[in-house]
Amino acid sequence: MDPSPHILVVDDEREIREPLAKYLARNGLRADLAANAAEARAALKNSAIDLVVLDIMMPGEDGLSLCRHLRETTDIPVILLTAMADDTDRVVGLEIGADDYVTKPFNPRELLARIKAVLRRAQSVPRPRDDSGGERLMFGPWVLDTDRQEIVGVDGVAVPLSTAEFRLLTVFLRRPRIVLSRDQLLDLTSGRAADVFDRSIDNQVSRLRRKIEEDPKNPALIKTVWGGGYMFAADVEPLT
Amino acid sequence: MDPSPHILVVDDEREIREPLAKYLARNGLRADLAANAAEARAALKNSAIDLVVLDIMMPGEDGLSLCRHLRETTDIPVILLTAMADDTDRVVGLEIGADDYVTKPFNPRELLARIKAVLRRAQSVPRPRDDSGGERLMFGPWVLDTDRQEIVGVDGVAVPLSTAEFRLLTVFLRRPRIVLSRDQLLDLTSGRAADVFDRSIDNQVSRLRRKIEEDPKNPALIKTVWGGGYMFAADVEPLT
DNA sequence: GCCGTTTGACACATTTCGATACAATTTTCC
DNA sequence: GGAAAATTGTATCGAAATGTGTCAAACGGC
Repeated sequence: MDPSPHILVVDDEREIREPLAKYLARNGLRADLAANAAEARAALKNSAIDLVVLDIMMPGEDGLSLCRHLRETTDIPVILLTAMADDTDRVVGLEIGADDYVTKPFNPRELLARIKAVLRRAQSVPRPRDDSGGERLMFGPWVLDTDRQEIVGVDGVAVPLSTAEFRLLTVFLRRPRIVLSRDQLLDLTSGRAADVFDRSIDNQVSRLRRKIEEDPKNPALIKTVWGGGYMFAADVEPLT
Repeated sequence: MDPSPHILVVDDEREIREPLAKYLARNGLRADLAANAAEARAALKNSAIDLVVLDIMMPGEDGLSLCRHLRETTDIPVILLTAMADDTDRVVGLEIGADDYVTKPFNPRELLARIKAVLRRAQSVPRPRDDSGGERLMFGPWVLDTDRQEIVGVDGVAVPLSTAEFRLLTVFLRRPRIVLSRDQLLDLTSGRAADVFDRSIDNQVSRLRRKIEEDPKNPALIKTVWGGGYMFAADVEPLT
């Protein structure tokens, strides 16, 4: 929770929207307001929203519809507000991919706790940073220069990476020591869904290994997990 | 969700515990049962649990206490069951770090949806292990290098391990001098449930013995427990 | 010691992976 | 705008890893 998280509250009733925003602000969160789905979409475009609190029942575009849209196009977590304890709504909401829901009338303290819980979970997964400044990640005998899209060895030799190689390496470096399936890798690198017989990731891994491994036949950095995927098996340290 | 996820249901009331387990099993999940916190801790040690459904109110150790313990020592997601819609309980649970909660009496379909939602989140991108850095475990005449997935003998010779061999050895080294059944081994290594006539573990043990035992015919490290399973019969020491 | 069960060892089938070649696509350069 | 080059996806083959089946040996109860 580096800079205070940015919450977007979407509800058509001002009597709910505004006191809630104030309560959140008093507790260390930034709150943006939207009275309908259109306003919400605008706010999402113009601000770096970390989480959306979304009323299901709204005039115009439905909350569920907006939630579905969010889930399809972004990773931003969503907490649904539902008017009543209606099982159907709740189940549908969860199945659509909402991260949580709260029934009205709600206890603000509980909503805050849920927001924090969801943020904690969402943050443990490092979000792609729009941080435009160049970053430098050290791993094994290399330093990845994200600005120049190349790796520099301890001896100062720079090896350029293609875009696919660069993306794949970045994905690995942000999630070291974790087994990533081909599905996940494909999703994280190109946003694509895996085809049935998709070997493109294998190929990219192979190409990347040829560039970063000392002995590509016995890889030390990118390990194969038989039947599971690949894992980056070294420490990664950001350079100031 | 390759191997069906493994859910641990912890509740002191059999009338809740067992029907729930059956319902989960009917819907493609494996369910383990525990009637109290002690049983739960045992199950967590001996099975690869993916998620815990935990009653708050239990005789003996409290559900909240167990939840806190889980959050401190593992990443296993927790869904709390609370007897009534008591705001305090819910907030405390979420603040402790539960991933969700459901109030009794609950709708099984809703609980299932929540379980799937939490699993989906937990799986979408696994969290980095906080225990970063390769670990080195010494046993018998070998040192296991978890970074390189290989064992190094006293003479400095390195023997590479396959994925399955590495996982099996790791499972043994983390539970030395304990008899592990084939079921448990299969679960802990591949998350799979044992088939009726499953000899894959026997085979893996055999292969592993050929690599680590001085005399594979008279194994000194991995002992066979007739009718019970296998046991790792040597001391294991972590190397700095 | 006899007999049913369990385990070890081996051979074999199946799945998964690495490497290479080649086609399709995008980018670069003029 | 178009050709050449680089990049990326697809197909294929062989190798490696793993699971399954079989048989003989080991084990324990009786």
